[in-house]
Amino acid sequence: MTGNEIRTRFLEHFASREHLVLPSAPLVPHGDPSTLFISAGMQPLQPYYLGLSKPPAPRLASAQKCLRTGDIEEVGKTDRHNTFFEMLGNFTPTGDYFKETAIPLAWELVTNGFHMPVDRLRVTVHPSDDQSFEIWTSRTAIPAGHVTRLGDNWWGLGRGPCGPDTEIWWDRGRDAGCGQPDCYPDHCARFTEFWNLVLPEYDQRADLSSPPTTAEAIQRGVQDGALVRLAKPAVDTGMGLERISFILQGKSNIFESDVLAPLVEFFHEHSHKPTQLSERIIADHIRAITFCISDGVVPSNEGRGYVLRRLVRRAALHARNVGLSTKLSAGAQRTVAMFKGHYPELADREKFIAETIDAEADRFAKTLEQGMEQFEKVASRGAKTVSGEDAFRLHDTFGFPLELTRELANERGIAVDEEGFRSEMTAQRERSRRAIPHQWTLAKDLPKSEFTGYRELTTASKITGLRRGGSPVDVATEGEAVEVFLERTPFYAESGGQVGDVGIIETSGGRVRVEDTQKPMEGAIAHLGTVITGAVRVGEKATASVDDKRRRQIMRHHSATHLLHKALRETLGERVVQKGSWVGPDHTTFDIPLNRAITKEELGRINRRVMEKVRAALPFHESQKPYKEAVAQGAMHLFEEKYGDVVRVVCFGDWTCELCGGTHVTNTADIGTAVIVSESSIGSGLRRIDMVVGEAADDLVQRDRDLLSDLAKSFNATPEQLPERIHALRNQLKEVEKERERLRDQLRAARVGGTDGFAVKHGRVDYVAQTVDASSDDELKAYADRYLERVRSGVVTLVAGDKFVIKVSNDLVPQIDATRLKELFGRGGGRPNLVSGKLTVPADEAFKRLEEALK
RNA sequence: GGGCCCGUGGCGCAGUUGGGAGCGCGUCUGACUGGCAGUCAGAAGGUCAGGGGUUCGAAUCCCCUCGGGUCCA
Repeated sequence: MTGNEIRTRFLEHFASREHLVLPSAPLVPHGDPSTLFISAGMQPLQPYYLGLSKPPAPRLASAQKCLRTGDIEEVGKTDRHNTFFEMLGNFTPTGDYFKETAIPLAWELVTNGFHMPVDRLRVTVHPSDDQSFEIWTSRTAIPAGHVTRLGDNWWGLGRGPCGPDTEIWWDRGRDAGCGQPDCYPDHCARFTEFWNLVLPEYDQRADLSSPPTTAEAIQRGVQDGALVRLAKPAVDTGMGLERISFILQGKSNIFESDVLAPLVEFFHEHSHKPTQLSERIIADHIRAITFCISDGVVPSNEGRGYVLRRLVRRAALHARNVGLSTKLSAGAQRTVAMFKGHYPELADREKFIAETIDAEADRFAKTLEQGMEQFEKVASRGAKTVSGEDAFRLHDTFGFPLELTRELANERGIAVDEEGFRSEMTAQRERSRRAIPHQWTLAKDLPKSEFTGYRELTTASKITGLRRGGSPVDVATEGEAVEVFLERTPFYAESGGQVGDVGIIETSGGRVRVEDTQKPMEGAIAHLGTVITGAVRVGEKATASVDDKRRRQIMRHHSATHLLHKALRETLGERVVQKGSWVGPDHTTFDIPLNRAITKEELGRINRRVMEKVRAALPFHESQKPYKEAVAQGAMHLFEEKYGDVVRVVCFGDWTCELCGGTHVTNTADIGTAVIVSESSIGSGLRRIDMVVGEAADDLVQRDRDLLSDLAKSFNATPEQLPERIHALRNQLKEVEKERERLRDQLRAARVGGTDGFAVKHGRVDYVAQTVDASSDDELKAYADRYLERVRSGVVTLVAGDKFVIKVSNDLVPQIDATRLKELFGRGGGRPNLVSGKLTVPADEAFKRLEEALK
């Protein structure tokens, strides 16, 4: 059975048993910056398990794209580690069935669907879970002797749904492991776990002292409040496609399964120095890279982009290792061909994926070149070891991998202090970790609000909750900072880049000035404000009014952002997808992936296109429809929405449709003026466009015009003449500077040359002690040069204001050190032939001292 | 989110405890040569990324901003 067949068989098995098959969510999780990538099949479904939103059906199944880089060092070395993998799973987030059904369902698929022989299967259950043990032994053909209790059988993601699990294992045969006849799962390499049936009964809210391996430990977690019982025990299973594939295909590791082997072979064929480990790593990484980019991640130096960059660079490094004769992107094209059947988004972006990989590989090549130079510097110091500090600096500052440092050092017979490297690395991790910002504490019991702000800006409502400093209160009084929760509210909470509303909440007894509106969790709207008069109480009637002038400006900017998005795609191509945006009352920013600057001409075209659509007075139209349908109809979407959701589609005329939860003008004509203010780089491969619209744009234009006309007036020119005039003035200034310098030079020569200026005195050596009129340090030195030309051999001391210069002719430097003579004059410094500084005694006094010294 | 490195003529770069801004390539002028290539002599070209501070004195030290590189989370 091929991997594709296994995936289909799995989904069909559950579809024919009343499960709704969900498409895979994108690798990039929705609205959760603390999680970089989906790392488990149930992760996109978490809100359903926690009761935050309603699942589209009670029984679900999916094949989910996942990425984990925690064990990246193990990839290729073991038979089962992967960065990118597909997780097959069936789910009952609301507890439609529990273990009594889940276990037989799984057994049926394994034995009938996959035809796995019963005597090669083993099962493990949690030590506390007698019930599962009972179901396995009574409802399936597995013998009781083949069911092991295992403390490890507990599953969770650190927060959220978790619970005991029960696993199905494959017996690779006695030869594969320790050889003992009574061997059992997790004892040695003989058994491979391939399907985990998790039975979430708890919501994890805090850290546990250790993973609960016994019934008692679970009990302790519940008492501590770290574990809170879910309303209904649920089911969440996960079977790695790569693992089940190699087992069913009779192979011994994932790299031999047909979901990876063609890639390994491809890289093997194109290697000059074939190395199995490197080929496997490249094959694994290229799959991860391909899926990442197709889900909208681009390489960068932070967050998700950084994970991707690291994958590309590791792959490139191993490609170098094996002497790969083809570009990495060729592997991406193979990946697309292998998986586009089930993941059509790969084919859509094939070209972009290849370009992105090649660009990053080029950048890396450049980094390596620079790193080599740095390494040469370190090596040329001649030490016998490269210190940990140096190795780390090469890695940290110049991105030069330790592997290469080691390799180059070996070639020269130098050692590398890897111990030292690691301790530097640990120190850096510590620094980063300490700096983690604290997040919203997960507060599940916040009151939910109905949002009325699409239609109205003032709403009659009721206060359903108040919080101060994170804890609930019944009343808030004048001067106190407070979070208000309302039954219904027109206040838009910050989301989708649109800033939160400000305004006033008024009750019969008090007023709250709302300074920001946030969404601490789905459905809850927190009005962050200050009580400005009286007091407000939970349960009171309240009138909530948004600052409408500000909100209208926000709406104009948000709608204009949609027009900009579409205009950008028309001008720069479809691959220009929104990477982020910020929408406020006075401007909006829009980020797109692009690895070059946008030209002035393009910006002009884009801006004109936006204005055309403003003048076309396109009407606003919104509709609610399932995600799949919306995307199929061509609505622009980000990578954040969840499949299976009902989404809001916002259109202007029939020109642009986009999934969006924000607030908008009813007609694009209301936007008024729209001005693209700037375009800039915000990281490699990312550009940011700033735009200002509506009143803010009118103000901006007015300000710019005033500035320009004032400027022109002060130059006695028209605005059109300004560039030329300024250019001419700069040249003129330069000319004048030069002329002035020349004249001063002549003046100095004349003064020094004239008899009145030249008064050489005779002591031990000839010397000059003069006060001159010099405007700068440099000029004083120039005077000294002139005098010394006349004296030829001697000492020149000059004073101008409180500054002095001492110059000694080169032939006298061995006898007379200017830096010593300095002491006679004041503070300063320089070199033996030239010193400058500031007088600390009157000039007469200084000259008298000099005379003494040179007598 | 927290660090580290870099920004100096058109291009590539050097600049040592803070002490008069340099090198190579390129450009321009002249000489040698039948012409080119070449060689020699000379010249032009700099807000040392921008702003603030410390100092008698800052490309150099400190702070902020901008741009690029890179590591960690």
